[in-house]
Amino acid sequence: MKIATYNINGTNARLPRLLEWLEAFQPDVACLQEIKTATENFPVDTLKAAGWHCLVHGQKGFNGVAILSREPATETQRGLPGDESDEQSRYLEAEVGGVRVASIYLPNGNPQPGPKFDYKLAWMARLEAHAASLLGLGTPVVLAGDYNVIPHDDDIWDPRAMQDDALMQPESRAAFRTLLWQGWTDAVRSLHPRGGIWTFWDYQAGAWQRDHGFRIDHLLLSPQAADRLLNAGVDRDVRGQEKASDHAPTWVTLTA
DNA sequence: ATGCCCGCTTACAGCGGA
Repeated sequence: MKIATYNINGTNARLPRLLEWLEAFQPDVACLQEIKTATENFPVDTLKAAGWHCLVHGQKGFNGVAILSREPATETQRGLPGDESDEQSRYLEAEVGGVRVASIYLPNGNPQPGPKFDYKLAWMARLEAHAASLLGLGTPVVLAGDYNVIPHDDDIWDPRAMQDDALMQPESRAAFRTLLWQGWTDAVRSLHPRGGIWTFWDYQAGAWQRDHGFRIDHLLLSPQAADRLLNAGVDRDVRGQEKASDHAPTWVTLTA
């Protein structure tokens, strides 16, 4: 079973690339972020014609997450619990093929310090609470998405380049570690423990050509999912295509 | 120190992204 996460940075701009990638890499489940479209405008008919079931939690212009799957999925959570006043579409969760899968778009948090960074940390605290409840299921769970956290200094080409950025502040990293300490496995890290794996390359300053990237797209596995972990990686070449997203698809394979 | 590039919007400039 292949589960992928892909921040597509806009559905309208990325649909051809998305369809090509789905056809070429054939994930069983694809968690999408930054669909940047209202739920009713997501191209479910086009994707259905290509053989994909869609669950969509959209938002006009910004944010928005979706879960595509070859087999039908049952939605289990729409929006991250813990703050009824939060109107940003950043969390969607479903049961598919016996695995609980979440599509997460964690707030960026820049500039820091400031209200956006406060929102990021508050959002991470809510995610910790919900993640703890998911661990209580005692079943395979995959929390897949754009976490907007660079966990270690070897998850970026040069830590000095982003040292003041919200993505690698001590508070952001501590909140990510708190998740791991609950019992989650960072799948890519567990198979590439020396770092040096990137999932994002900025559009600016020739970052792709210079391989100036970092790792912010993660798949966290519950113990019952980690027991089934076969492989994990990044579809890097997708980033080098014309009209690419600034993120590359990141994935795990689990035993059937 | 800032912006670079990109996608979005009752758009043609400004915001958000990372």
